[in-house]
Amino acid sequence: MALRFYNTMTRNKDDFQPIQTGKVRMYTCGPTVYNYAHIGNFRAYIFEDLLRRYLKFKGYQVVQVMNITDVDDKIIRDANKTGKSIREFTKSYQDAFFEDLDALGIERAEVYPAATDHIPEMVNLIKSLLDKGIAYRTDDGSIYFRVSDYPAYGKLAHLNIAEMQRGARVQSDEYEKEEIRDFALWKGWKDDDGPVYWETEIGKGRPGWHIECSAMSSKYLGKHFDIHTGGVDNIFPHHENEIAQSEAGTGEKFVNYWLHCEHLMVEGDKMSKSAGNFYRLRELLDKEIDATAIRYVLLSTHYRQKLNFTFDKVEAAAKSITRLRDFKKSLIGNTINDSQQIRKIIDKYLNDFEATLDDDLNISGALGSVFSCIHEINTFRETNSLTEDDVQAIVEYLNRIDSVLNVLEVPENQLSDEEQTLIDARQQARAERNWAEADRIRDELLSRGIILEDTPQGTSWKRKI
RNA sequence: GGCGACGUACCCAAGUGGCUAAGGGAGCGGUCUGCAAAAUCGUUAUUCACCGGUUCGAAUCCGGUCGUCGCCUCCA
Repeated sequence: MALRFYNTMTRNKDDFQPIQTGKVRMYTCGPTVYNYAHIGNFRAYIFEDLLRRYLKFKGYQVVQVMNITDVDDKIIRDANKTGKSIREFTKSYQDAFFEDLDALGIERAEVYPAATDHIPEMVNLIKSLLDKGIAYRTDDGSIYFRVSDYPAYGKLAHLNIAEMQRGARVQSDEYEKEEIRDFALWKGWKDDDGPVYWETEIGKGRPGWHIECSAMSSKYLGKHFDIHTGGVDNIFPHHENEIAQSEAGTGEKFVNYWLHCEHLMVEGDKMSKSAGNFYRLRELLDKEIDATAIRYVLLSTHYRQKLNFTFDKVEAAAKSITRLRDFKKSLIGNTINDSQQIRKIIDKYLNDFEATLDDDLNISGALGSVFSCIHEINTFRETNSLTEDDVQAIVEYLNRIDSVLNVLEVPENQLSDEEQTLIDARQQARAERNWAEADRIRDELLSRGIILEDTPQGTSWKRKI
């Protein structure tokens, strides 16, 4: 089966065909670095990580660009409040963002362009829109995109903009524009902006929000590229406006496939910074919640489904991960002969894994096939022993699926001297058949998050996640 | 007001016209174990919000009802 994605533009699952054979160029909307990101934001980045990893699994070379928005209204407001320059102000949040990506096992994109490093590119694009007469200036030095000059406006969001309620929300009117639906390409400097401005050929001011994505995507991916992603709330107006700017500016088609990720909910409501009902990743990590378990929760529900975040799910995820890891750990081969049966099982389930993910990244189905595979191997093991070749084949299979899932690797950790001493003492107690003492030590270690497992090969330990 | 999504077991969640309705968590029963834990095996929905229709056949298509949520404004 061919790889296909649900394309917001066509509202259909379209077969995926890259522009250039074997290579995928994608742009993923990134963070606005004015605060720490919450796990709703990370749901989108995890979805993009899945997309990226799966494209690589399929053998594509991937070039991913993720923007860092380091100038916007909120950044200016908050930076000016603290008296810092916006660069100083955003630096720590940007660093935190990358730390969080690492914690969640999100693979790095090829390029993370910052908006403030690309003012000339944006100015050039705005100039060309002015030259074409699609953009206009207002008295306050701002520049707007004239939506009425771009008839295709609304094709992504499927909104009939002309029919939209006018004046339902009359803007605070800091800027004047011809029509309410026109949007800012460039915002002329005003007092509130303080030290934040650029002196450019198109005047003194700063870029509008949407223009950075148009300018930076074309710089790093070309005017026409394969995939553009973001959260569903970006469909309108952000992506609609990007299309308008880019296609009006270049006269070429902008993007082939638009993929949008649904929201994360908390107790049934959308989680967002403005609603105040959000969890920051680092708050959860500070509570000793395992990062991989959070990754699993965010990953394991299909990206176009709303996902209600609960701690029950985190717990269930931790157990699922433990089961996968324990299975891998339990693989021991006894003889060297190859058994065709294991190869057959693996081939079947690896095919399933790929076929389900091919269908618009059906991760739940793919995970289902992984667990079914494990189950079938375990059943086989009940009455047969695995050979070394079997074990090698299974490990290869697990590594292959984990190149997409990235949950199997156990973080490096070691026992403290004290913990090791306790384990030794328990061994001693067991040898003396002092079960009461052995059980007491086992309970004590458990309360420290260490689980002991007594097996015929001896006692092993692992950290609870 | 306009546009759209969703409602599957105790919880989560696949499946979108036809084999016994995936899989995970939880519960229960067995194996293992000094006992546990972990692991593992088995088991848990005649039924897919409700009502009607199309069809030889529907969780899956169509119409309606109820409920939940999102977008139309900064947002992943």
